[in-house]
Amino acid sequence: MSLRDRQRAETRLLLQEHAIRLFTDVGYDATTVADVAAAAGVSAMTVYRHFPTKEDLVLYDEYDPVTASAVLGQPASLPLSARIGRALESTAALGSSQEKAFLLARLRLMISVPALRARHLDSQYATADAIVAALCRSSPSPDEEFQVRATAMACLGAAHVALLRWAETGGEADLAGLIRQALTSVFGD
Amino acid sequence: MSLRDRQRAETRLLLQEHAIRLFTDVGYDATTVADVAAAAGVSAMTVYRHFPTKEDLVLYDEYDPVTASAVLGQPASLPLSARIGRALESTAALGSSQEKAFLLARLRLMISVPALRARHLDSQYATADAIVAALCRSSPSPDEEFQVRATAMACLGAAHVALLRWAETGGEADLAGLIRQALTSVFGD
DNA sequence: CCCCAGATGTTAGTGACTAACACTTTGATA
DNA sequence: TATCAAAGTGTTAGTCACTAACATCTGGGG
Repeated sequence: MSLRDRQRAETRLLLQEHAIRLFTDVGYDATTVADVAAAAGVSAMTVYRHFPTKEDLVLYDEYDPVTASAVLGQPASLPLSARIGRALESTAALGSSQEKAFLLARLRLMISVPALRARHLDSQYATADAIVAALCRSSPSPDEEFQVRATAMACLGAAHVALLRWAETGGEADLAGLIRQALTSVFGD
Repeated sequence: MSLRDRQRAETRLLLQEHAIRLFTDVGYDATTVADVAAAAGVSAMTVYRHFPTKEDLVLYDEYDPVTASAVLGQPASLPLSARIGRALESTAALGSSQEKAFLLARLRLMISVPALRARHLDSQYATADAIVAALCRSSPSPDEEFQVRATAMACLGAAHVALLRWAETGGEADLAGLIRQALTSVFGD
């Protein structure tokens, strides 16, 4: 990793941190992209060079591909919903408490700001795509694809409710446990 | 219903029809709100007085409250997922072929335009709220609310996949049947 | 050491959306 | 029927997210 790459990653994280802080303290709509840029000591244009839209300052993370590979890691003997559900649980293992606080702040914004909530839900759609691609690689039957996608979206919908609940508890609850609980509510077992 | 109300509804429908036509033919991003206003013979400001945002020109409909009441109409003896699922099926009964074509055009936009897709998914969130409110009115246990919401979001996620599939078939397939099929994929039975 | 590519800043522009004001039409009431 | 408040509409001016084009500087490979 070159110096340039490191500087780029640094700037991006700096921008994201200032953005979350300002959005949380001042309000999302009340904070302009220029404000975020000024706080980070760069020009507004630089923000757009790192994040395609203002919303992505909150939404950007790297979890999506992880989920798809976690699905493939589950034993194929399990029913489809269990394979996807357990993969989602396993993805919920969190890192340091600092990471947790940052994720929680972002999540609160995603819940309270309509535009962010919408885009966050849409990212489920991308995740479902990844799961379908992972599971249907060998057998491209449109009918099976339909079933896998329906199951994936159902699991993701339930998991999303668990995420909301986790945010409500201020990050105190066990996220993986909540996901399991939500999935159990839906599927029984 | 007064003359004023009728005129207001007329103008709103006129705006929506011109918007869908222009968005479909010219493209969503390539069509400005001013273009829609001009096509309908009103000023841009009038558009915003009828629709809060450009996106709502596509998204607006009246189906949401219907779903919630349909859930209440299902026999309480059924498991939760079946009650919600059958209610969604029953809501899918469509009217005239003209209505169907209009819905199909709107749906195609909601699928292809990212911002619309996101907001459409977010409307599921509102529907889930309505279902939770309808089913948890008497017993405000947060735990039961959690379960109902998780189940509702799972059913809605699956139904959404059915809606996408229906659009793919150009509206030829039986929508209620597709929803049933999606729900069966998820829940078995 | 040099030169190119990538990162940044500046400027000017488009378009969604809001606020404020003036004008007209509608519908209920005196 | 005359009147007046309320609601709908147009106009203007403004903010802000986002884009394109151009100039500048800096890091890294030759």
